[in-house]
Amino acid sequence: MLATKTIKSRELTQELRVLADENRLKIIACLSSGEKCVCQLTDAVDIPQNLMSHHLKVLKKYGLVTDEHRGRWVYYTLKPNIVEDILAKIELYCQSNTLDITSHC
Amino acid sequence: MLATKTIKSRELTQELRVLADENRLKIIACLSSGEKCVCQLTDAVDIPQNLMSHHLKVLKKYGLVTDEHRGRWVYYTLKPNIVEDILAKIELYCQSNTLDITSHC
DNA sequence: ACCTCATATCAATTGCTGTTGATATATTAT
DNA sequence: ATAATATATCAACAGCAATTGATATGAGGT
Repeated sequence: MLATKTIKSRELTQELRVLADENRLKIIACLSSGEKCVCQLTDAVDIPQNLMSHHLKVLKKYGLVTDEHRGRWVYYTLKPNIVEDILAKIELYCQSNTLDITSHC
Repeated sequence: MLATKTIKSRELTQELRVLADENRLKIIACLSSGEKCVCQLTDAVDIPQNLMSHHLKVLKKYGLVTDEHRGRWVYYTLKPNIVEDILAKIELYCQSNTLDITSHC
């Protein structure tokens, strides 16, 4: 179905776009060793606090991380296998040729 | 080394950004079954010819595809394993936590 | 209550990049 | 030579998303 394909590629692209940011990649790499609070992340990635907040919001919105409030702090955790899952979907999509080709030169 | 890390993450992000476009993903998927000429790709992905030309230029610039002129036509070929290689690098980067964390809350 | 610290939100700006329309180049056919 | 086809280039434009600066929220400590 054409619509299904369209939606799928759009979703995939969206997830890729979340990964395709230097600061977010750094955040993810930082979270790979376990949960961190925002100030730890901000220190490690070296960006302003409000910018960090923004990127964490994006990562949360698209389901890459979860957050947990503990006292004054908010701890972020990378969802298990989430990056691997996204990358696997991309690889699958790139391998499966479902587009019709009717033209001919 | 801090500089090395910075450069690496920037390169990685750049490669991801190339993938993180719906039309380019479609092109790659289409090329996965073998070389195609521009008009075949344009027909399959359903975008204007000049836009296709632009995306192919991006894919070529970052080494994802090669082109070969044959008569009137230009055939594009997906570099073997290039997508897999990029995705593998991303996964590696995300797993390796090389960022220093000196702060503490 | 007040102050401080950790985090989030908001508004404004900037910069990039995908898209579009028009035109150029190159190759083949008549 | 001219026309037609395939592809590329160029100059805007448009829209989104990252960044920045200022402010708000909320929890603990004094």
